[in-house]
Amino acid sequence: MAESNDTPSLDFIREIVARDQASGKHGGRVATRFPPEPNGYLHIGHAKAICLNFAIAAENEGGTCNLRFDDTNPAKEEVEYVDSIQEDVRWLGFDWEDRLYFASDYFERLYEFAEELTRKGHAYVCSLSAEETREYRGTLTEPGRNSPYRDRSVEENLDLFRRMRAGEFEDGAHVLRAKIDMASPNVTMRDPTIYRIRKATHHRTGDAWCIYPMYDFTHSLSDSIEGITQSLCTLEFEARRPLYNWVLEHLDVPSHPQQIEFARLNLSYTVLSKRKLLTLVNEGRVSGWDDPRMPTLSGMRRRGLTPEAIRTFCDRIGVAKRDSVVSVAQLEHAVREDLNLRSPRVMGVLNPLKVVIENYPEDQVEWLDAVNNPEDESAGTRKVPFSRELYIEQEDFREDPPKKFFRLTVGREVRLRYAYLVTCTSVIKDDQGNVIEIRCSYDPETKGGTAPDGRKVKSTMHWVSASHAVDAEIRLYDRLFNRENPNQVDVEGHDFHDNLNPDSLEILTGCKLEPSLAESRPGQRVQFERRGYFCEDIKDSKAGSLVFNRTVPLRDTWARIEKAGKQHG
RNA sequence: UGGGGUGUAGUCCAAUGGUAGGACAUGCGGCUCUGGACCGUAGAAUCGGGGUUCGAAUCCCUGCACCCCAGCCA
Repeated sequence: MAESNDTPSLDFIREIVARDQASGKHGGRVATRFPPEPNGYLHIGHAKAICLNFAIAAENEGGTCNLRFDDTNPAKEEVEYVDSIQEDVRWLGFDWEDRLYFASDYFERLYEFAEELTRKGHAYVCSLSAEETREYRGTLTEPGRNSPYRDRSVEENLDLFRRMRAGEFEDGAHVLRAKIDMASPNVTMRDPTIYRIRKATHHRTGDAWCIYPMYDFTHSLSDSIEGITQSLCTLEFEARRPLYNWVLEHLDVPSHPQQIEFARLNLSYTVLSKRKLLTLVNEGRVSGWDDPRMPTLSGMRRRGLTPEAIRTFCDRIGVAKRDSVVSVAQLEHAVREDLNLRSPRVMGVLNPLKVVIENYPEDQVEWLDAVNNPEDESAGTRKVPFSRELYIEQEDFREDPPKKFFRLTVGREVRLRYAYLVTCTSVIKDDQGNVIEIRCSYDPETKGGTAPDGRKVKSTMHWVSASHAVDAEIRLYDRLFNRENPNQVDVEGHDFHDNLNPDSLEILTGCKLEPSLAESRPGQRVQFERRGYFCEDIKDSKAGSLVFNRTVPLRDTWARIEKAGKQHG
């Protein structure tokens, strides 16, 4: 897959893989996996893990990457999520071929492993309540105490465990625990629970089971069963690596993968936690998991980001072990870079201001040539209609132009893109003094946009012929949170909700688009010249009532100048 | 005060004892029928203190800061 020429050096994980390949540690194989829990939608943080795992497999001869659902908690998992996850991974551009796995497919084998562990005296059934278990576990600084059930005989453990499986006990009555060390300074090694009773219907196995294996037990064995060579996960699992290895060392397993941890992605001005994203969805702060403001892959897809841009972004941010927060500007850059090369240009006026070209014949219409993509000659040209009444952008006219404002003002000549040089002659205002229409004259000698006498204008503006315009709704998105780190709060009792940006969505109606957009279809990406990249909404847009989402605005030098001017007086 | 990790420009990532480099962001300039794109250019960093070495971001000692772990979640 996408090799990064930007970073010729290997990240620490690829270095390990290369070393293992050189030493033949895993018999020359490279097998990775992406192991999501189907309890939420995938987000950009998952994209980092997906790109990493699939890319490492692809970079190595014969390498494979599995998609495995870690579905061991029926209470939180749903088929809606397993479907969306597959759709998102595919959309991102990766193919797990026939290697779609579910931890739940291993339940029988996992159960047998658990019996094996019990038979070997490495696991026991503990009948402490959850609260008692916590008390016995000790604290970070004090060792735990052995459970009074720790020394049950193998026979009793086996009998109890089988009866747990048979459904003889209620939730919480017993658990199966690994017998390790209650005094370990690493609390995860203090006889961790590996099976619990949960009389719940599982989205795949239904009611076949009432006991479910815990993460550490399931994950290590699933990796082993699948012959994974490097098991990549995020930093918070680092302290569990001894347990991962312990499980594999105490059982007769097919292989012993190496767990390697890397830093999860954090992105500025958003949250990447399924739990937090779920609350935004459930509380109606956003329209759903695929709200274009969400950092989910489905949200980004709907907003118009491309999988290529996301992959490029993931390549560029690299992989390391230190906690970091990547600037969202980095993502936006990758998106603009990709969209710049591929998006057809089109003219659309977001906030229309009526213009009448007074010396242009009443009923005349000229169809002018417009370039579809200056970055791609093969994209060709199209015709746009020009007529006496037009719309331009409100912000492109100023009655009292500030310094460095090059656009239209009374008495100034500018170019209407692909059309003519026009000069503003007067303005019409309403009772409140707002400019509601401007009057211009055009120079018929400048058709196409160039003056025969060679005179220059400082500005070129986009426009749309009023009588030909197609109406549309345009949704402008801004950052979801107004703090770089939404989890940072100054006020006692506040949380990330209090950092939500109330202006993250602005809906514009009555926008005027050039008539070629009537042919647009949901999902179509375009650049509205001088405004940004937009994507026709895949849910709400219909022929006749178009809806476009702004993916990302164009870099706006003027906005920057103006802002700087205001700051410095 | 237990254990495990991590400290390099504003941000992300390199440099594996030998000129601290790239990308994003920012400033300036050029070009332009998008104030876009593109081109050029500038400023900007090794957590602190010791030590080893001809030479330290890298090795050693010490201190500091930050992150993770006490679910019958993953």
